[in-house]
Amino acid sequence: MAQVAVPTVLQLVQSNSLPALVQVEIEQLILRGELAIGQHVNESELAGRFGTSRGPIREALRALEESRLVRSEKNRGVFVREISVAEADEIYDIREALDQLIGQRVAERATSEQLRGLKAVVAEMDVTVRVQDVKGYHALNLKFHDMLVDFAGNSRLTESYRLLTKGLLLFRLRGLQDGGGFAVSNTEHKAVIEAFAARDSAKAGRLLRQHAVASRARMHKAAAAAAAQ
Amino acid sequence: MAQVAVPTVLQLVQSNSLPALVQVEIEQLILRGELAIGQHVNESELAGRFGTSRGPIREALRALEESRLVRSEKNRGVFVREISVAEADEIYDIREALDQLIGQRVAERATSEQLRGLKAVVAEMDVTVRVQDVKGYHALNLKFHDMLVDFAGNSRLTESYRLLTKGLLLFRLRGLQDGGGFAVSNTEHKAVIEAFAARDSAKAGRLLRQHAVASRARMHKAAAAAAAQ
DNA sequence: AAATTGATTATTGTCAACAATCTGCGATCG
DNA sequence: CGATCGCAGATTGTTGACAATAATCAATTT
Repeated sequence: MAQVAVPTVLQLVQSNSLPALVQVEIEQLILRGELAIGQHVNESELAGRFGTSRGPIREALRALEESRLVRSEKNRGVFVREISVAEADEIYDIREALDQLIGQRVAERATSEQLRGLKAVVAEMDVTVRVQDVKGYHALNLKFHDMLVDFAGNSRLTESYRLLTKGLLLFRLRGLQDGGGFAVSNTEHKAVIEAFAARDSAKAGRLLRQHAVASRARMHKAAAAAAAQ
Repeated sequence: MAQVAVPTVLQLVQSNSLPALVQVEIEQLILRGELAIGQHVNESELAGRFGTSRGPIREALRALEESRLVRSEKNRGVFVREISVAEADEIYDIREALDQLIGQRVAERATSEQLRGLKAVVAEMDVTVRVQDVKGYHALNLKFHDMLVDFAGNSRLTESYRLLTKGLLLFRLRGLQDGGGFAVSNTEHKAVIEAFAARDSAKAGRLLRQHAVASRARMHKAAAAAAAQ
């Protein structure tokens, strides 16, 4: 579907160095929540877990720091970053602009096969909505937007967008986020896809930006609800 | 003017670890061109130059790799990245979107003092145009856009924008870039500032995006000229 | 003469040890 | 009784050494 050549394990260890491998591993640990938000990351422990020395771990952590997934305090170590509502808002500001760009480009460039792929994912999401599977919806939603930015055909854009998205996952209230209106969210997806099918670049851009705006509003709503109780 | 608290050297070494210091140092080396584009970066040599061991150097390089200033090949080392016209185009795609956002935000948020600062820089640039000081113009232009994104008041945006800008500096033809129309470029700056003064957010956004579009066109022109001879 | 092989050298990848710093806790003192 | 000081223990910061890999170049072979 996303037709990326998936390399074998052999190629992986041959072309990527240990720090690079460890980096994605730690990133997964953070994104899966096994390393809790704000938690102190112990170098020796990770080294033990991955069967390496601390050197590669430190290199990986430095890379993760650059991508803002962890922060580092001198002589105290690195901590999993937590982002505030304010910073999430900053990210959404950027994301809205990028989503508009993504919408335009996908409308211009996406193949009909790619559009079918998008429709399929939206259909899957419809199922999760029906059975109230929030977690499943969330995963598919991530995949949907990942495919979108991929189909926009700008690798640097993909990189920037994924970086921002990861940052958003560090938001304290993840999981709760789409608590309310994920049915309406998927409706928005369908509208965007219609614009893609019509090759209406301006409209697709407008709609995808609007979707980001709505997503931000849903985040605010969830944050307010969490702050209330 | 940019009213950032400039930390003393003492604070710097106390709060930042060696890898962090080395990182900005190497970044300067690259951005100043002392490490040529595409050149192989020798770890031992850098370690010697900075009077450290290779450990901190490697950590710094890993961070620079994450910010795409260098690329790394296993068992061959890291190289200063060079970007193609195609990738510069990708970056400009994003930059146009972000510049629009920046223009809007500055029109909404900038203080009159900040606007005066912008005008002052543009006036300085006018001088460099008169005396045909391309290098001086380039430096001031960088400063101008740096101030702009700063005044937009979104730290994450600042970060993303600077990252992209640095990437553009890796373009092969830097130096030649504004060879032709930097007089018209500064005219565009003035128009944007007028929109700021009028607090016309939409117009400021449109103009700053347009400025980025024009800048991209100038890059293409320079690239074509360089390819011709 | 061109290509291939093999040894030499330089460079990177990884590690384990040492030094510096911080943290937590108990003892001491006001 | 509260605060401060100082001492382990743990953790990070940095280093130098060793192993693995790639680049270089001369010798050999076809």
